[in-house]
This record gives sequence, structure tokens and C-alpha cells, in this order.
Amino acid sequence: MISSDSTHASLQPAKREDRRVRRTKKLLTQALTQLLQQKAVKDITVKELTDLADMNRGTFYLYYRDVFDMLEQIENELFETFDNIVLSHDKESVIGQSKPMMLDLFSFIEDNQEMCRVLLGPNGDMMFFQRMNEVIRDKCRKDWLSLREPQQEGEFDYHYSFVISGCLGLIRAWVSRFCSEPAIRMAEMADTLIRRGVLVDPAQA
Amino acid sequence: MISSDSTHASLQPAKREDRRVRRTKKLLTQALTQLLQQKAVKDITVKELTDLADMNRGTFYLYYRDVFDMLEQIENELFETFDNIVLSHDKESVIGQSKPMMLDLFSFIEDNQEMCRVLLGPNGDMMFFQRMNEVIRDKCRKDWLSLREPQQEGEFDYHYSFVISGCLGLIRAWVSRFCSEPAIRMAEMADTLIRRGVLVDPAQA
DNA sequence: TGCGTTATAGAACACGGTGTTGACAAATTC
DNA sequence: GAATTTGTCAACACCGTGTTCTATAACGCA
Repeated sequence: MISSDSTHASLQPAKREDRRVRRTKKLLTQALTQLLQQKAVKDITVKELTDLADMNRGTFYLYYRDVFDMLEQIENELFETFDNIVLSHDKESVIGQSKPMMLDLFSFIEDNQEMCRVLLGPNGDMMFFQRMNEVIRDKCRKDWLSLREPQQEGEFDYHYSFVISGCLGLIRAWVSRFCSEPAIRMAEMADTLIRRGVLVDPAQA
Repeated sequence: MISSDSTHASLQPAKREDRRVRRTKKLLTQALTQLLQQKAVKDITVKELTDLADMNRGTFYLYYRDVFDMLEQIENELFETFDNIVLSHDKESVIGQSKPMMLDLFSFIEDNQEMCRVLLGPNGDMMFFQRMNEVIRDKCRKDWLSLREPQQEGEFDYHYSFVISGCLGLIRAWVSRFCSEPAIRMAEMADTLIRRGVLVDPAQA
């Protein structure tokens, strides 16, 4: 029952965190990022994390329940920005004009490469993957509903599932190649591929 | 070094396993499948697995190193069939004619719904996801190379990353809805969406 | 600067799952 | 039926966990 109260996210940045707290969390995050490049979350213990960060094991428990909880909090922070980006493109429909939003998204991902690469890679987290999926999906559904009458919703689901996962595949491929293409090119590709995917099939229409 | 020797997969069904062994593995697999619907792999202990399967804890270690190892072996068995399906459609190109292969794949997934639903869901395994991705990708790359000169390989990668992940999105959406659509319809949708995605952009060509 | 406050270190603790081992009983194969 | 293999049961040391306590150091603020 008391499971999601571990942080108040950053609901109130009223008073900035104590410098020591920031330092501790930063060191832990660095250590986790490093370890995640070598092994899966399941194999990371609190002990080795704090050993690597060179701090007392008990300190970890001041902020996190366990390693998974820590990862979740990090993910939460990412999604806070992620959601805001999507929200800020409220006026543009994904179908008509997805490039600006995509550019913002790809740029944001580029800024958080290491973590995204790890979370979307083989040692990654399906929860993270799922959440990214849902954020984009919600945006798409909203745009779609504003365009058409609520008719064949089933058909929507599958075509959009394809396109949304397709975008994530694009992102996965990109970060795994260390974002070697410029973000704007990726945004253009995404835009093109989205438009093709959500096309009404000429043979049926 | 000695990490993947825990099973010989079923390289040699020469002598069928002892009936007791089959029984044990079956009971454990059932218990695991059941537990996976309730919680993530990370939260499943050998103890509760064997308790649920009503057998001695020590017995588990006769066949598996830990719960993750067990899951991996189950995945291996799935991929054995999966690979064979792809191989059996060696003559057909994904671009020209993907429906038959897709139908086989979707049918196979339907037969292994529970496990696929779990492995591709939020509590799932990125490793599994990644492997499915790679099997399809290898097939696509082969078909693609046989059609075109090895020119813009980079362009291939991203467009195909999109399409392949798109197919997995289709599969994920389908199993999460308990395969309520017939497999043949999904195969047709996949075929359509693939063809659109790998299209040469008319504006560029 | 010095104050009260807060975070971290360090050490100790019980707890529980782990992985392994031994001998014994049961089931299976041929 | 005899030989072999498998599963059971109990016991074991091991290690990470999560929590607690006190002492010390770092911090924010006036």
C-alpha cells in the first residue's frame, strides 16, 4: 500500500535539496549507470552500488527502497520532462505535423543518451519501454480522435501500435548507435514513417 | 565461461528425458508461468517456486541455476521453433510476400500466448524482446541485400528498425488483447504495414 | 562567525533466501 | 528383477538485506 511514496518527485522544488543529498544521489546515479552497462539490474546489489559510489550502505536506504526503486525514480524524472515535451506540442497533430515534436523528443533523448541506451537495451526495463509507448500512444489517440468520428477504434489500435513501436525501434536503433545521426534527420524519418503507417489503405478506402 | 551449458537445448532428443524429469520441469514451468502473471521475475524466489510446485527446493538446482536461468531456457525453446519458422520461409522475400511467414509466426505466438504475453509485457524481458527483434531483422536484411546493391546500408537500418519494431508492437498489442483477432488478419495487417514502411520515398526517389 | 539542524559514517543485529552436500527412499529403465 | 537415476529431506555456511543506534561531519541560515 505504501509503495509510491518514496519520493515526492519534484512537486516542490521550494527548497533546493541539501548539497550533501544532491551529491549522494548523483554519486549513486553515476554508479548505477556504470553498473548497468555491465550487467542487468537484477544482478546489481545495494552493496556493490554503495561500494562503487564509496559510501555507507545504510545511506542508500535513506532515499531508495532497493535498486529497482532507484531505477524507477530515475525513470520518473525522465518522464516528467518527456511528458512536458509532448504536452507542449498540444496544438500540433501528430499526423499533420509531427516533426517539431519529434525533434524535441529526439533531442531530449540525445541529452540522456546513456540512461536511455541502457534502459532500452537488452539489459533494459520493459516498464520503461512500456511507459514511453504509452506517452506517445496517448498523444496519438488524442490527435486521431479529434480528426475522425469514433468509428473503427480497433483498427486504430493496431495501426498505431505498429507506428508507435516503430518509433521506439527508431529510437532504440539510434541510441544504440550512439546518436550518430543528427536529431533532425531522425525526426524527419520518424515523420515520414508515421505518415505512411497511419495512411488509410487505398485498397480498402 | 561455463554459462550456457546448463541445457543442451534439445539438440539431441536421442533419448527422451526420464518421465520424472519431464514431470519436474513441467511442474516448475507451470508454477513459473503462474507466478509471472502475478509478479516480476525479480520478485520470484526459488523457494516460492518450488513451494508452489510442491517439490523440494534442491530439485530445482538439478536443472536450473536460478529463476532467470530457467526463464532463459524457456526462451531458448521458444526461439528454436521461432527460428525454424523463419528458416522455412527461406524462399519468400519479406518485401514481396510476407503474409505466409507472418501467419506462421502469429499462429505460433498464439499457441504460446501466456508466455509471450508475460515476456513482452511490462514485467517482461528486454532480452527476449531483443532476440525476437534480431531474428526478424536478420531475415529482413537477407531479403533486402538480395534485392539491392549494398548501397545506403545506413538507410536500411533505420527504416527496417522501424518496421521490425512495428511488427513487434503489433504482436505486443495482439497478445495483450488475448489474441482476440484471428491470426490471419494480423498477418495481413503486418504485411500491409511492412510494405508501406520499406517503401522508397517517392519524394526522394 | 557561530548557531541549531540535518545528513552520513560506522558498526551491529536478526532475518531469510541461496546454493551445496550428505544419505536415504522412490521411481524408472532395460 | 537388478542397476541406475531421480527426488526427498535435513543440515550447513554464506551473503545480502533492511533496520537501528550513536558519533561525527557538513550544511543552511542569521
